[in-house]
Amino acid sequence: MTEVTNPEQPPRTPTPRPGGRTARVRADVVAATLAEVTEKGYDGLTVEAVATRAGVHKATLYRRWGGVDGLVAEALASSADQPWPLPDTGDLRQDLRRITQEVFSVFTDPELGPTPTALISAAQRSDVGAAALRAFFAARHRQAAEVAERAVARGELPTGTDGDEVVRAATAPLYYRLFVTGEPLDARTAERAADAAALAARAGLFASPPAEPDDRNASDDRNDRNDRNDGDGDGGGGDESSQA
Amino acid sequence: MTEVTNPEQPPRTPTPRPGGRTARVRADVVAATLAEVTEKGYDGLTVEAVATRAGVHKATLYRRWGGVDGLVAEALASSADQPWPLPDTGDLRQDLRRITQEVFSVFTDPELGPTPTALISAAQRSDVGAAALRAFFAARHRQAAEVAERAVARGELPTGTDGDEVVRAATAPLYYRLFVTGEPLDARTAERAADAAALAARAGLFASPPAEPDDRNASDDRNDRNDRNDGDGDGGGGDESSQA
DNA sequence: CTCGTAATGCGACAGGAATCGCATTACGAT
DNA sequence: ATCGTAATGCGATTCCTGTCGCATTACGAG
Repeated sequence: MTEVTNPEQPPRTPTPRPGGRTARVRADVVAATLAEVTEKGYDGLTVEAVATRAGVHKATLYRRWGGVDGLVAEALASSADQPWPLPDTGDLRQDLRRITQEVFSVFTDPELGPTPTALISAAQRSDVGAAALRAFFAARHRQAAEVAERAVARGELPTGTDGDEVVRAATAPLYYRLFVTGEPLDARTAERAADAAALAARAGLFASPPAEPDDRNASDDRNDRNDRNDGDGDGGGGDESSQA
Repeated sequence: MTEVTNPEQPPRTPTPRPGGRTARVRADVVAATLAEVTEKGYDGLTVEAVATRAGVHKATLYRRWGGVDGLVAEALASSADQPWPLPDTGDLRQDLRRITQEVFSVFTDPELGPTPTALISAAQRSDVGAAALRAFFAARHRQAAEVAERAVARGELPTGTDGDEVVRAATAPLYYRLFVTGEPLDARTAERAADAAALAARAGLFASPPAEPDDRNASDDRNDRNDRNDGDGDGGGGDESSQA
């Protein structure tokens, strides 16, 4: 979709003008978008309201961002830069607890929570927003994976452990409640999730498959009622039947 | 908002008429909503399109369901009835694997997937949809929790284990990818999630707090060794922070 | 400082979504 | 079979979102 730079010939936008005004407009719009999405929620997010608040004509917003989708994506991209505090306690479980605790704190804080909550919810709606979300979480994962990598370096986790996956396992239950089921989130859940992830990581569940072409694909054996315990701790059961 | 029964006077809806036509209209509308949301996605979901497809006037839809939100909630509520196949292999890990495998299969199936995917995404947007979503997942959790309860009965899990929480732990990573980060989902992730949940459940991480006979393994090393970095607002202990 | 033009401001217009009052249908009880 | 009324059909109307053409501003090069 997005036409990007041609490595051969730098496309050279006719006369790029990243001028001061453009930058100012962008900053104002991002701030206005965040404020609006926080107040009104994503349902009440209107291009015109953002334009009015930012002191910019709505046509400009439509031209540059295409609509609400682009505004949200832009705001999300801007938010992706700010790094979270990364714990380093020397213990994986503790680090993961800090991370999940941080997620819990931010999203449940009546002051800070609504903004990222509304932002993520809004981003899920459109394609551009979804792309921005993927980039956002990819950055988060990559950043937070360091706690797992340090654990590997300490010998706390087996070599080849997928740090991103450890982080995902720890935080998924929180986001699951926040953005899927809509269930309330409590500190206990945050701890449990971290502990469970640490446990699984120590057990080697997130270690990359060395080279085990063990092909027992779990296709459809849901009828047979007992094939209990197919070899414990195999961990590498499935193949990558990656479908979009 | 909805004025409900007055305890004194039996409310007696003037003359309830759950007649044949009303039911037919409802069924048609639900079917049309599912078809529309599958084809057009949520963004392209229009009351008029649903009305046209269902052969019902749009004013009727606005009156009975209030808008797109209500349509989605209705469709979701209808979908909540159909039970998923519940495995019973005699082994918790296997059961959980079947469940996550089922989730994976349904949502990645190019035929079946789009409908529930679009439905859940759509439901996240409005309040009524969110309420329907909570009910939907509550039903799912309650149903699937049986695999954990059977594991408790078998002595495979400690008494007092929260079955819903086990199910959440197993499925959260899948929904996290599907509906939060937007990352692709593969069979391996499904297995890992199930295995990790089973591991954590066996370790007693999901046992209810009231009577915790002994949870040493879960909290023995909670004393943080050396937290450099942030000023530890939390205290790694975490146990003292009672669940809300 | 002067000039070319990208970027924005501005207002009008189109297009669809949501609402309202009234006529018509058909459910359900007598 | 008949009747009262809930439920639906129907069209007009209002409101708002998104788009377009043109005038104006101000960035950046000379």
